[in-house]
Amino acid sequence: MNLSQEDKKFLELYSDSQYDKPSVTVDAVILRMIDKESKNYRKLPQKKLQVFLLQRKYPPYLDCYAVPGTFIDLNYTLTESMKLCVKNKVGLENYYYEQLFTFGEKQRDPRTRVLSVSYMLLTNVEENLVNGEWFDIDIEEKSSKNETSESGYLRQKEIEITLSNENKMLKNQLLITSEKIDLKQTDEVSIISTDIAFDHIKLIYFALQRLKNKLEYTDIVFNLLPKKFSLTELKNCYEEILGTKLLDANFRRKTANLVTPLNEYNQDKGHRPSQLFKHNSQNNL
Amino acid sequence: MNLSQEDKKFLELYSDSQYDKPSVTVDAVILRMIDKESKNYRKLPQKKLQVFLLQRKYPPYLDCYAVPGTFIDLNYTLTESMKLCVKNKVGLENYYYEQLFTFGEKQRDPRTRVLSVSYMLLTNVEENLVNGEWFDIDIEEKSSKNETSESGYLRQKEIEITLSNENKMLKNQLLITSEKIDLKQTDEVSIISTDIAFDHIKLIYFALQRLKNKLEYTDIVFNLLPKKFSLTELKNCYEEILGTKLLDANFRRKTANLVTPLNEYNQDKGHRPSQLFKHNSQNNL
DNA sequence: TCAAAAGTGTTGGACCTACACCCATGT
DNA sequence: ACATGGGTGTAGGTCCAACACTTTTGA
Repeated sequence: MNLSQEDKKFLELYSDSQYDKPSVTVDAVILRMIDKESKNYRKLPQKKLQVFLLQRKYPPYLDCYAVPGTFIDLNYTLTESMKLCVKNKVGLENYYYEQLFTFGEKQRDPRTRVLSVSYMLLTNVEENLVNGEWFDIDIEEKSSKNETSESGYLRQKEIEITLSNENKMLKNQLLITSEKIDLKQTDEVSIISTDIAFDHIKLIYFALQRLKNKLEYTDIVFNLLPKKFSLTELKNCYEEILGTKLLDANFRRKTANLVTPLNEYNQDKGHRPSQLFKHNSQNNL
Repeated sequence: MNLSQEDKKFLELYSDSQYDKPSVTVDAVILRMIDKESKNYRKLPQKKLQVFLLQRKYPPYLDCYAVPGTFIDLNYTLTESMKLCVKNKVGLENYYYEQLFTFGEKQRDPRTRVLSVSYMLLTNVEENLVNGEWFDIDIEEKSSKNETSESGYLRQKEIEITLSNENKMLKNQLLITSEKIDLKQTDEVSIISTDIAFDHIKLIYFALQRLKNKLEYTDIVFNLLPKKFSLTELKNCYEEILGTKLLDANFRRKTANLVTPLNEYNQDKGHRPSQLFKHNSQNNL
């Protein structure tokens, strides 16, 4: 749609300096799936989901861990800002990404009013990130209640997300509320306690939920795997993300059309060698 | 996480005035499902999806149609800003809503750098909106191409979204690109031409896609229906949103556990009276 | 020999598709 | 009578959970 003459005249005189504006950051929740080696020569390594955190060098939350992020530069789009940020701050250039959610609570940053446009990034173990640390992610449901009435329901649960590595153990408690009265649906995630900066544990929780949901109906999982993988590896990824066990025979049938078999085998493992597969990008998802 | 002493000292001296900030709007894509009366006494009214647009009173895009939106007030959260905006501008207070996407292209607003945090709102025909007009939504696929290669695919289609009512007919053409090379997935929606302000046709497109996707795995459709409805009405809603025809017998079985039958019937219609149902909010979705 | 993983086969049930068929109504 | 929508029944197929079973390997 072209601008009118009137519009052009208006724009020459326009100034936005009279308006209050919020600060805006882009923040990247970077996830990967790592192999936890086992001492038993027979056992396969366990898959573990990890998130990359940086220790803050400046106040607020000095020395605390946070997901990589930056105030946006007005010369770049949101996506460009995010990409530049992860390239410059952590040296990451190869990844899958999608926009997650925009957080705009009033007190989420103690400095001033800051909106956060958050992204989920998935990368694989071959990428080498700098300036920060990977943390294992463990989720535990601490309590839940579920009330159903004529007109709807109220579901609440408390979960604990533990982020840990050799040096650190960061505990975070969230309260998840989902209420429906007639058709009015209210979903809320609130922080009970957190060991990381700002509301970043919320961003991480949103990313985990998004990943979980998209597992079912997209190819997204292959962004977390190496190019070649066995079906058990693939299954272990699903299980780690979903938090449930799957039946092997059924899993193989269900994922058959997502992968292409290779003429290569994983050997030297103390058990029958496994055929390797690659992602079949011409599937029907 | 509590702030440290160091943080507190830092915050006392903090000023953000040195940083460039974008302007931020919240924008609401308001949808409803209306009955298009038929002259044939036998025929049921057809369901039609509509979007609510306002004619702009100020430049830029003076007199053009746009979705309701406002620059955010730093005293409110994003959600609060959106709610206030639709209450004050169009008098709407009862609706389902969810955040859609945050748009941050550099030239999306000719005035200055403006981010748009967009929301999808669903309401029903009983709500009376002011200051704007409802437009029927029609989507037509103009062309599509689909290339598949070893490493992925390139899918492109051109669609035309026509927004119309008794007085106006607004045509909008979009190019939808979805490309996958190895695992790098790129999805893009770009405007070929539009008869409405800014990139608002993109927001509308995003809302339509979200609605379509959520039909399958949520209760979302009931937000567009009156409290009491017949199963054919429900089916027509699905068909209008999905753009496909469904088989009656199968539809009834599939939706059986989403609804509760009432002891009421639609009559005077030139055919067998239909039983009315209400949404069953204790279903398993 | 054995533990672990790799991989195949089968069975019963749930659900889904497509279609045929009957019912009720106002003009 | 008839067009229209309301509603049920069913045959065939697909998909899926659950479980049993065989194969292959390194130590």
